[in-house]
Amino acid sequence: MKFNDKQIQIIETAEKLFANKGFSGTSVRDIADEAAVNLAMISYYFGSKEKLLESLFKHRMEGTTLKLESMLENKELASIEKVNMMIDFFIEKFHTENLFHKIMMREQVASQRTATSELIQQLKKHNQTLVKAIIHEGQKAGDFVKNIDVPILMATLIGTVSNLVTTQHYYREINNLQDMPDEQFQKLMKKKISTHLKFIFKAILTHEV
Amino acid sequence: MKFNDKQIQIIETAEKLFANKGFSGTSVRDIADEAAVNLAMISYYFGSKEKLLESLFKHRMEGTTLKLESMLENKELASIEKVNMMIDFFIEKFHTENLFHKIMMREQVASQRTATSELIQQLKKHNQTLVKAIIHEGQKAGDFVKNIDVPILMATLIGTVSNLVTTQHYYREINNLQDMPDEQFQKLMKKKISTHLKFIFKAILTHEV
DNA sequence: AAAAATTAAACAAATGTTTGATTAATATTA
DNA sequence: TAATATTAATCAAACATTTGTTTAATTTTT
Repeated sequence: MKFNDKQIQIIETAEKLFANKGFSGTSVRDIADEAAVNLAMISYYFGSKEKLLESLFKHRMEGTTLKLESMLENKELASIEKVNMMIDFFIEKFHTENLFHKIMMREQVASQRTATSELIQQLKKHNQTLVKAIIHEGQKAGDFVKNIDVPILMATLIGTVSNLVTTQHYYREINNLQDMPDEQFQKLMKKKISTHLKFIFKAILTHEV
Repeated sequence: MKFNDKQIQIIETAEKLFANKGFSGTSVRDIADEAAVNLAMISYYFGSKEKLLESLFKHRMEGTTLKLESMLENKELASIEKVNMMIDFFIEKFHTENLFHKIMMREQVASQRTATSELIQQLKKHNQTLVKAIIHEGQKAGDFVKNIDVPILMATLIGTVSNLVTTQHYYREINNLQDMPDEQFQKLMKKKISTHLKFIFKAILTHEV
């Protein structure tokens, strides 16, 4: 899926608006205005608003899991190191693509089956498989305990990161960090979540703290 | 805030539709049809669609935190027991009010400040205060370690439960549990999440597993 | 008799999409 | 290269629906 500059401009404007106002809460005129393109260009390039969302998903999804996969193929790394890398991978991904993940979150809770919800399900399953593989590897090596419920563990990973990323403004306010520059805040946030989740995973996987 | 039967009927129909299709994705005609009331009754009773959402929030929010508060005032309980009760309280709440929490989730990630987002912020702050109190109590008693980031810990609690509750269907499919009766599945789910989170909290709060 | 509830119809504004004409870019031919 | 033909991009306007809300009349309840 290759898009030209104008298409990407439209996609990324749509991403911003969908994330903050929801899919139905955003009109194609909103997108056209904000992206400074003619209204008809959206139908011209994407066919419909619905298909624009699909294009956004395809644009954001390509190549991401590949990165994780190749990272985890490294035979040199201990299981717990792979787990820690995976944690940081998701933290980084959610931070850099936080707008996209707000949209995914919304689509995920929607009941109706659409083309995009199929894509999400696919992605979730793939992630699940990868993580399961790492953990089984660690169990075979005797590094991790038995009886680990991977989906629930994933829920803690994704849920924690997702909750913090989508409600950063609450975190800022509660901790009186409104004045901190955004870059510094992001860095602080990532470090804190990383330490927190690595501690949790170690405790659950090895029963050591 | 006391609503009559018809108002509650409208509110709960709206809840179902807002949860599954989003606020903007639901028309007042959808609600009127599904609730089997005349279209005009919604404006008549609530003033507007926006205010109907506010009414839903007021309807669902009243009395919930009170229950938690009174639960935690019990002087007989050890700190870790209070923490465990709190965990189960949130699990139970998210399960019984899962439609409402889908809506809260959506509203929470929206950027625009509305009357409802104010209510959410208020609720979050209040929960934060309660949990902070329990943890400080445990720290004073020497049961819990120092240096606990309460907002991040809360993110793990809320994030994990929220993620699992809003994506139950994924969990079912991944574990091939589609045929299990819903009641049984809910019970299993609650037990699993409860054990999981209590383990995590104990590890973080006491550094023991 | 007064107040509250209910209704079908109407309202203007906003919605996603299409049209048909015009301009710009690219390819083809002489 | 210059002229021409073809395709792609851009645009304002129009289209038919859907939207949230109001009206004014009628029925039901108090």
